[in-house]
Amino acid sequence: MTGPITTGTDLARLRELNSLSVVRALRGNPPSTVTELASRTGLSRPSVDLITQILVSEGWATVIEPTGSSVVGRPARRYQFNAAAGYVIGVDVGVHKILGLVADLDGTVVHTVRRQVAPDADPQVRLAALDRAIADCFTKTKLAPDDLWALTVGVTGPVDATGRTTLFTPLPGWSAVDPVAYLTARYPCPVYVENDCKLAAVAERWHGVAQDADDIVYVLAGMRTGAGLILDGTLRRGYGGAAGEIGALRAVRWLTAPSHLENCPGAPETISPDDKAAWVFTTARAGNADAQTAVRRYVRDLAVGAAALVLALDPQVVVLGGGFSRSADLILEPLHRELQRLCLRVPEIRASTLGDESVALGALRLSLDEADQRMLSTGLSALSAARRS
Amino acid sequence: MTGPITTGTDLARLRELNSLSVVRALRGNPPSTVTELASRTGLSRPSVDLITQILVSEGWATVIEPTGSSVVGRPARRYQFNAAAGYVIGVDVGVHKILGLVADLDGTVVHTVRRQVAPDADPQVRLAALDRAIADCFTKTKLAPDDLWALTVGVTGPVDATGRTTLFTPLPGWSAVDPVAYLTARYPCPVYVENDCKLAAVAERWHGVAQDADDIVYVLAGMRTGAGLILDGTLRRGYGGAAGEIGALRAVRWLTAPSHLENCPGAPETISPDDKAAWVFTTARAGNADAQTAVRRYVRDLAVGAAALVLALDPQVVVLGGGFSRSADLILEPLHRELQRLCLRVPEIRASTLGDESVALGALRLSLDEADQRMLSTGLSALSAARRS
DNA sequence: AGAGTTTCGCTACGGTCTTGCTGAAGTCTA
DNA sequence: TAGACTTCAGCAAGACCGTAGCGAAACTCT
Repeated sequence: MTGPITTGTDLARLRELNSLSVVRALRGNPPSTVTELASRTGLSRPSVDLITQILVSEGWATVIEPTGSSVVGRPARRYQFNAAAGYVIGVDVGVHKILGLVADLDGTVVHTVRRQVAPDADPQVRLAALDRAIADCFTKTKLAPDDLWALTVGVTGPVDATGRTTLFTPLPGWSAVDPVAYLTARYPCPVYVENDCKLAAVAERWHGVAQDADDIVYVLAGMRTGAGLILDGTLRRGYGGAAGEIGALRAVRWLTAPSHLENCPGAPETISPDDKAAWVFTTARAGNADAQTAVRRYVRDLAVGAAALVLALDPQVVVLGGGFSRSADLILEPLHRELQRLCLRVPEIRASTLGDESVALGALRLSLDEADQRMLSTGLSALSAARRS
Repeated sequence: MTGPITTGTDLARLRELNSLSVVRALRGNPPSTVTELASRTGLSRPSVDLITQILVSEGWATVIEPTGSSVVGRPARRYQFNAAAGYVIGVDVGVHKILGLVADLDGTVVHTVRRQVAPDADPQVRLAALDRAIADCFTKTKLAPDDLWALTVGVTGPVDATGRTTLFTPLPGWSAVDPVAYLTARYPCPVYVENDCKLAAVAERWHGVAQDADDIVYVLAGMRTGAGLILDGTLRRGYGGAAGEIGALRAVRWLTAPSHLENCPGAPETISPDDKAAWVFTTARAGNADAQTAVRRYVRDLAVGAAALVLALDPQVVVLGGGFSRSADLILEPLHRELQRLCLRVPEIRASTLGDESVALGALRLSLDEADQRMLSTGLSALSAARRS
């Protein structure tokens, strides 16, 4: 109650806020004239003019001198956000694969790395593969170490505040490693480690099927089952980073739900357990009764946990993601029926369309958020630098 | 992406922000000198001086001229937030009672009304009783209608955005009434209706046992069982206002959990069902095996829903409220054991100490939040008024 | 080539915050 | 009791920011 109040706003901070406002008006838009920016930000033209000049001199924006344009009147100089001022990386460290994405500050992906990893690989082997994937990102895009502004890695299992997965993880031996420490020693930028379901949820809100929603329950349906929560537009981690782990409750049959698919009678013994689910779905689609029963039982078990999350949070949208979301045509409708039976108010249910890149995309988004933070703080230095000149 | 950006900050808004900052530095603190306010807000003394003068001229603050002080140096004039500039009301409309609280803008309760209502009362009777309770608040405190800045009412059952409880409520006939429309027609101030568990959760964070926590699961344990969620310091309503209604899931035995206490063998038939729980708790405390079994079974059922919420949200604290929280000595320890069995990470569990005023207190807090909003918007008019003089 | 239109660059003006200084009102000490 | 010391109140100057408005420049259309 008696603590200091940080809202002490002076003129420098006002300038900072307005600079940020201009940057936001630049980003994600085509090259803009000063007048356009002024109307978008609500600021006056001279203010925007001054700010853009500072932004250009600091390397945040580039000028596009007018070419022969088609409109009447003097053609306006156009400014563009300099997305190449920095780059970010998002990596998905899965059981079978490592997928890395490099993007510029606009979020445009400029490089993709995909590597296979043995499911039973040692943590050291997996870390080394991760390291090589990141190194590949650097060499292929000709990045200097200082060009990387943030690095986010997605792993399976609840991640605590320090980036470790001490409670539980299906990655063998991973609970003993400290990936944040490993990576911060190698790369001179902020490093984050986050749970894969949470990242996939972030991706769905960024570029997926839930861009319009602020309250989202993301359900990862695959050989593992998990959940990620977005409430009020921001990712919920929970006090210990274990939010969404409803599957740990025995009454919720998420741990054993995929076994209905794996143990479906009639499946050929020759195919691997991982491919068995795909076989069940295609066979069920063809009309096989055993396969349809297996799917029904799977959805019934999946729905219990989903219903618990829906009742607890009352989201706007439930997003079905993970490997099984490719068979959403078989899952969505019975899942909706089950939720109608179990819940008070049934939210919209949508199937993910991001495929297996969702976790890496979410990691990218988190890295971009970190980059935004950095832009905000260095925007202040840009101000004071301009003041001296 | 191309929408207008609202962060266009000009000098008037800066002044507004700083005025608000000074108001916040005044509120909840003892009468303060200008120097103290300057250090608290981070602004300079002349700025604070100017703003306080405006605040005093607008009636937001009062001056305390220095009396003979004990410190060295010239004694400072002190400013105090004028909490009597407005009042707010919070009401708990329960099954058995209606409890109303009146408070000034500092949140200091100046009047309390308590009325009994028959559990089976018609909605019209209940509304009329609510109306009389509010009228009593006005007459006893000699308030003018314009002195009331906000009115919040807590009811049982999930409340939608319009303040109605169409999904479900134990108040007979209440799902058909529109309390917001009823009250806005009578009182010239914003009116809010909110779920009782959510309000109780807010109260625990405001004046209760969870003041230090930002992520709270509040469990109402009484003849009814419910939950309220606070995440990141703000109340979670859910997209349709039905967040926390985990009790609707049949696998969670919250609906039937209290029956273990009601149907405890050995209880005298003469006492009412409502008092039976109290009898069971006292008897269990005395060592009766049947009563202890009933309590154990009750806690086991209570824990399933609590575990679902804990696993879903990973809160910092679980607060046990409701009528049964008076018997927390019997509940807390077995509840902790059960959660340890069911959850990945067990949060702290604390028992509420607010008694049966928690819902009304939470309603008061929501009214105060609305009052803060109004202060922010009228603070702008105070600025422009001062500019003209 | 001239008129019309739109943008750019520049200057003046009003508002806000900070810094620095002077006088005022107390307390402490000799 | 008088002087020194401390702290507060008020004023003035300076710096900074955003807004308003004007003339000049550049391009298109007739």
